[in-house]
Formats: sequence, C-alpha cells, structure tokens
Amino acid sequence: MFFILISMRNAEVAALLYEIADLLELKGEMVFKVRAYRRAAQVIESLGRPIEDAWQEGRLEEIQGVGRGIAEHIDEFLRSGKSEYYEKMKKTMPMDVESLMRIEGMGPKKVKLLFDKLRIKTVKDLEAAARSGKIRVLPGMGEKTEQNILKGIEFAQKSGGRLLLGRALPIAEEIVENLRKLKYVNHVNYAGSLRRMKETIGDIDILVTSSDEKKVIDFFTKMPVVTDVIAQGPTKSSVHIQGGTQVDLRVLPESRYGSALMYFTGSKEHNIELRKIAIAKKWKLSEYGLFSGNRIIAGRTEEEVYKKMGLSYIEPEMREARGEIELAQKNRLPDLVTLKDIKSDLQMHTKWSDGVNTVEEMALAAKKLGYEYICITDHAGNLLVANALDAKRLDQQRKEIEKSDKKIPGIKILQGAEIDIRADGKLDLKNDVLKELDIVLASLHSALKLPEEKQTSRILAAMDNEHIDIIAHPTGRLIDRREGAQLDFRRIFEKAIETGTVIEINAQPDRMDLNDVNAFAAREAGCALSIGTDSHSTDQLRAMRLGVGIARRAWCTKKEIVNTLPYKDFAKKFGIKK
DNA sequence: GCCGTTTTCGGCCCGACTGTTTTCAGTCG
Repeated sequence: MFFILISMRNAEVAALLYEIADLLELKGEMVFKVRAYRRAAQVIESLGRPIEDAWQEGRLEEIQGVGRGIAEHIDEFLRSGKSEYYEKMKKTMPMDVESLMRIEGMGPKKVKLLFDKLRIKTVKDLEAAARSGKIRVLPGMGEKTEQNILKGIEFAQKSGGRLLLGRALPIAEEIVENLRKLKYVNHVNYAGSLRRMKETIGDIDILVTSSDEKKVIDFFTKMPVVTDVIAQGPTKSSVHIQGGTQVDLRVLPESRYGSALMYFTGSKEHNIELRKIAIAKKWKLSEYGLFSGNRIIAGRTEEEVYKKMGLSYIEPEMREARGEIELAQKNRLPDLVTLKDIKSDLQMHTKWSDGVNTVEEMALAAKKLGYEYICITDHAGNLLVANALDAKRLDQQRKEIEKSDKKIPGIKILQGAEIDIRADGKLDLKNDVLKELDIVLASLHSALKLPEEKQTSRILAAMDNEHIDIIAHPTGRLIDRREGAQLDFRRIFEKAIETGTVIEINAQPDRMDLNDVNAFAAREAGCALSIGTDSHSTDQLRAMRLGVGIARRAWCTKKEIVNTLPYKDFAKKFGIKK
C-alpha cells in the first residue's frame, strides 16, 4: 500500500510558479511559456503527494508539465527558499501584480502599460490616476476605460474572494428555476465549478437552449436580483447580482447543448485534454460541438460527445484532469457514491447542547430525507461555550433518545457525542462515560496553531482510544476565515487503518473538512470515511449533498463511505447491540 | 517552457464581448 501526504510546500512552490508566470506575462513573453509555468503550478497544487518526495528522489521532471527549466527553479527554491530568477524579474517590475490583475478588466498588458507610462504600482495608484484623468490619454485607453477601472476597483473592494458552494448552489438553483419557467426556454442548467462541486465558487455559469436568444438575454439582464450588467451580446451576458456574485449566461441551439455544457463545466484543464484528443483524431472540439471538418459529429448531449471521443461518461466532479480521462478511455471509472446511497447522517446537534431543534425534530427531518438511522452527537465534556453535556446530562439525554426512537418508527436513533481533543491529546470525557455511547466523535476545537508534530500526535492519541469511532472535521479549518491545524495525514491515515477509526468528511458549507484533496488521499490510502453534516438545525441536514460532493471529487464509491451501510451492517461494524 | 503511436522541432484550446479602433487588441472564461 502506498501512502500520501499533502505538504504545505506544494502550495508554496505552486505560488512561486504562478508569480513567475504573471511576471513573464507582463514582460510580454510568449503565451506558451507563461502557460507552461501556470500548468506546472496547477499540477503541483493538486499533486496529492509532497513535492519534496519527488525532489529528494531526483524525479521532479517526471511530474507532468515539469521539465528541465522549471525543475531547476523548484530545486533552487526547495534548497534555499528563494528563486534568483523570480527575484531578478520582480526588481524590474515591482508592482502588486496580483491585486492589480484582480481588478475586472485589468490584464497583463494594461498593468505593464500603466507601470511604464505612469509608474502605477498599487491599486491606490491606479485609482488616483483614473480619477485624475491621466489614463484616458494613453494609447488604446479612453474615458470609458477609466470608468470601468474605477467600477472594477470598487467592486473588488466590496466583494473580495469566492463564494461558498453551499451559498452559491441555492442561488444558482433559483435562477435556473426562473429560467426554466419561460416558454421559449428548453434546457437549462448551471455549469462551471459549481457543477463540479468545488468548495468555493468564483462565479455562477448558466446555460440555456432556446428558440429566442434575445428574449432569454433580456429576461436574464432584467431579473430583479441583477445590480449591474457587465456584458450583453446576442448569445452571452454577464451580470452582477445582489451580494456581488457574477453570473454568466450563455444561450445556445439545442443541437449544441451537450458540448456547451461540457465546455462550461470545465475544468479548463479537463477541456484542454479533451481537445487534444480531438485534435489527435483530426477533429475539433469547442462549445459548438465536435467537428470533423465543417461537419458536426456530436454535440447534443455530453454522453454523445464523450462516447464519440472513445470515452465513457465522466461525472462533473471528476473533471479536473487528474487521471480521469485515462480511466475513461479504459472504461474503468469508479462508480461514484450518490446522495441516494446515503443511509444516515452521523453528526448532528440538538437543543441538548448548541443546536436549535429537539431530538425528535431532527429524527423526523432525517426520516423525511429517507435515512434509515441517525446519530445524535451533541457536544459532551467541558466545552462550555457549546453547552457540552456531562455524564449526568448524557444519561438524561439517553432516556429521551430511547423514547423518541420508540415513538418514531422507520428510523433508528443512536446516541453519540462529539468530544473535544485537548491540546495534550487527552479526551474531554472519561472512558467509563464514553463506553456507554453508540458512536463517539473526537475533534479539535482549540489550540489549532500548534506545530504539525504536536497537532498530529493529538489526533493519533485520540485514535488510540478504543471508544473513539470517528475523527470529526480533522483540521478544524473554516474556509477563508481560519486555516485549521497542520497535520501529517500520512501518519493519521496509517493509524486510522490500524485502529479502525473512521475519518469524517464534514459537510458544513464553511468547513468541508476533509477537503477534496485530503479525502482523495485518504481513499487512496485505504481509509474508511464518513459524511456528517454537523447540523445544528433541521435545515442544515440538507448539507449532506455538499459532503457527497467532496466524496465524489475524491473518487469515492459507496464502499468507502460508512454511512451508506444499511443499519444492520453499520451496527455490526461499530459493535452496536440494539 | 514542455512535449512527442503524427514531431527532438514546431507545435501548444477556442470563441465571445468590449472599447477603441477603422480592422483589432485585450480580456475573460
């Protein structure tokens, strides 16, 4: 068995290569050279194993997209923490490229021109120049350009960052529903990273087939949620909606729906791979279809296009150019877990600790979702902020759970608890209390900044306790708000297999923890996984689909997810006798 | 800069919209 460890250095190396790419682009280097750096960065970012391993083994050049030149930069960076090449370039172009490029409408050419002519280095410089009318006199620029720059700056300051998947999904679904109601609209779907279930979303892409393109675009740009229209052409439009999210719409004829949906679902890297296959067959693939010369040979459905290309259908969550195309060629894609496979939710809170609903309300809501059993996992121990239960209250709660279990037929209610792992690795409750519970979750809630070694030991110690069944939200991160614990996942996965501990995929929209890359590594290592919503109200139970999304992005089948087990098998696996 | 059952040289994904132009470059996805 081989193990995988996700290292922080991968992200550092990727960041360096991205920055080099930006600077090369400013310099006006060949687009292909720039692209080569970006591609290498992207591959290393989602590598799934530490770049140091390949480096120490002298096998950097075996990484896709890394050749002699880039390998040398990586080597220097890993040895010395610096890159002469990068620093030299940065000296000649000292502007804040990242921030400037993030302004809508600002690309490398404008950033370079504005630096050369006006010494603009920061967004602040840019704003001042635009306000005083210094930009309009430059070649290729005009008054409108200045206005757009100011609008772009204002917008970048207001919005900042990406939208959580769990927030973007309902918005996209509502827009899709509204478009679907129109008489002249046939197919409509959202695409993009949203359809691939990435944990955060840059913007929302929507695709429509219609007999009347103009009417669709008109309807779209005049929706009440639209705050301003960025672009509006005959087949394509972009708008901002309340809250600042950008929504792109594309209208296409029915016969192109499949190829367009593929194109807009991405990922970009997946599309490029597909197009290369088409080129090798002397065809051409675009959003308008698969072409042999001028003749369209596929495009109506995604299935048709994949099939014509000699590939089995690839689920959107797998389209990241991480080897799925090769598997599709061999017809060996995994049968991904689906929401329907889920028989239970293994993490939820009630009024007993920090939730808003009762045991009974949670159970009824879970039953409505079609679950066979659930696990009530209120906080227990000393976590006072979360109103954690002590031994006495756990006893009282057990009586209520048993009562509800009898009262509500068709769903089994288990008593679990979420126990805090203290900084020294000790658990927040005594063993004689833990042993009375059906399922025990252990998780980190504090001291998330300890060094990796200590943090890892904490989790390993918890797993060594025979009563701990699941490690919940392993890193404790909150997306865009808190980084979470540094962990040596290689050792954690080893210990999980040794002790039979399950690792949770937490489906809370701002947790998504394990994330897709770590869940991928866990599955490859052979770990058992669970998906829990960590719900604090009945509404939140529906977040299960986000967790399933992570599992699917990690190529999990139902075999790897313990809460797809029917109750009988689940009870047997965890030694529950009731 | 990378890469190769078409190539170790000559390719590298493809198209829409905007704004400033008067035929197109820049940007975006």
